[in-house]
Amino acid sequence: MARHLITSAIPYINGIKHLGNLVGSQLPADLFARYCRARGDEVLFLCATDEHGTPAELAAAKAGQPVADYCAEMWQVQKRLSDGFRLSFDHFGRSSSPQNHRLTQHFAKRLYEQGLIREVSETQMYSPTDGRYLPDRYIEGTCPNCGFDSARGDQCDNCTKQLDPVDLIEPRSVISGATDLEMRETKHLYLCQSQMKDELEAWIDSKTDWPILTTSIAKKWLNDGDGLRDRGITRDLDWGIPVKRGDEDWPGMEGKVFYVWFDAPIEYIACAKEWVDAGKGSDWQRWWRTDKGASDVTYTQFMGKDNVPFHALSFPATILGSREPWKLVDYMKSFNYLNYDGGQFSTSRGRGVFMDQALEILPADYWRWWLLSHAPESSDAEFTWDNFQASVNKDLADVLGNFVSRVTKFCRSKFGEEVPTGGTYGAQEEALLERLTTRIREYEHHMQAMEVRKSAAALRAIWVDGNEYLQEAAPWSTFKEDPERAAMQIRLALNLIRLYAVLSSPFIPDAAAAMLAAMRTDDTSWPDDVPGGLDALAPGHAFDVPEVLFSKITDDQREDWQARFSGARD
RNA sequence: CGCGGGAUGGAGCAGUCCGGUAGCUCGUCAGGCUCAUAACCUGAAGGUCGUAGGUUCAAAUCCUACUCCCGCAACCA
Repeated sequence: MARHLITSAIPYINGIKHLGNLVGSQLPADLFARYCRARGDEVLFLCATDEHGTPAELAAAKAGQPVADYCAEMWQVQKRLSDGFRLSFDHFGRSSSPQNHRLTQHFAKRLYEQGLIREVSETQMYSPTDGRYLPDRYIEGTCPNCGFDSARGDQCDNCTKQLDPVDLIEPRSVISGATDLEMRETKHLYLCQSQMKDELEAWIDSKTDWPILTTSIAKKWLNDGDGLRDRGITRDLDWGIPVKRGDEDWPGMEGKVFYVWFDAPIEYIACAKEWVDAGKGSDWQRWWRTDKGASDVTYTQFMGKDNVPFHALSFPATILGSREPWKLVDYMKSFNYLNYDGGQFSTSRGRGVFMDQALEILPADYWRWWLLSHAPESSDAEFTWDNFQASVNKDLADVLGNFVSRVTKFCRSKFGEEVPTGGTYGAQEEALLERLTTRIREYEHHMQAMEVRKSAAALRAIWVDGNEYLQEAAPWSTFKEDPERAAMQIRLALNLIRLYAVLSSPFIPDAAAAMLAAMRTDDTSWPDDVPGGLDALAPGHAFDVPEVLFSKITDDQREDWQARFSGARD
């Protein structure tokens, strides 16, 4: 039995995520996890919230809450929404967990002992009014180059020139507007990634089967300019993991915390320990330590393209640099961006559909199907209401939902609500079995390769086969001269419903469950043998005619939603 | 010359690595069926593959130059 460790990029704690965030990592990761489980593999699927950093502190301040309370509350919100979208995490952790504190401090100690951490003294902007150091993008001022008055500390948005906050004319705090900024000398720790460049490059080069999007971004960072640069891994903030070497204090680092991008990926590991501590599992090292049983684990990460550098370089540098036998990622699946109706999703302007709103207007399966069947794999993709309405109505309602409806209703009217008896397969049925076998193998192939769109297309083709078969077999005609034959045909069709439920469950778990419930079966066995898989419902087995599986999106609804989600969040 | 991705019938995509009569879904048009959520099935029309050159018997697919769109550009997450 294969063992799969699967992680989705961990969403930032600050606010509710939009559909673009969802389709970029969590949703495809869930698809893959569900598929692996359905095939009988052993799966550990982990996700968490990424809770540290300046934006969390600011959001908490805005909400008038202590940052710890704010994060705890937002974790609940995100947990509820991920449940709503049926994301089947084995554990949904928090990067602020005690487990992650300990592990992050452990890695820091190991890296220090390996000579991979150095101290750097630098000057940073401090705002006495705000009582904090200000990262580059929280400082604005007049650009010394072009005179633009809202240049950010790191770059001028007007002339695109790279800047140093020190050079800004009349710098001010973005947070408070305070202008009494001062330069302060402060010490920070840097991870010496540059020392590991060759090792990382060799590792990346060995990954010939990774998506081009992933490797090209990684190689760019390895070779751009002077090559891979060392990276600051500490910050002058209150909220975060205190800088320590294991349990020991770190002289000179008092009051500082680790940078979020240092501790966030480590949460992938800590989350497994949280999973055990929560009583859901018994041995987390079996998934993460190659010396403790993880050598047969296949580890797959899912993320948006903006996360690739951290997953392909920084995190592996942390793991490799520890010189401990931690499991490295085997396959990295990255996604482009999903745009919204001619522009970008915008959290700040409330443009686009957010996870909570999506669930208010339609069941999760509608979103899951559209998002996955249009996943931005080869390039950026775009959500439009026209496309959404057309795809969902056609694929889910007309092709799949209607198939279930016509089969069950026909059977009820001619044979009653149980699987009819009699008849044997003829040439049409043999041909169908052959076609289905080919298509199901193709579907499995795409799923295994994590080709999300192609998997969706293959699944849809399997649904269409059912309608084609019915048209050809025409049980409504057969019934008149040869009822036994019609019985066989409709028995096969009822079994197709169960088969479709099993095959479709990774994409549309709720509808799949409804289909199985209607067939009154909990037989979810995967059709390794297709003919056998179509014998699961025996003659005489009772079933129910289900409610409409997917009701269609009307033009009125579409127009209404189009207007509602075009701007300011309601 | 900062880096990467994309450009294929009305829309969304596959095919490009390993050149050989351009494929899928939707939409449109026509036909069929009547079991079904005015659903389903069949067929047809519609593209010469961003632009300009080149290599080749043959290019969407290889090479060169250019154009447009998107993202990234590290102490933001």
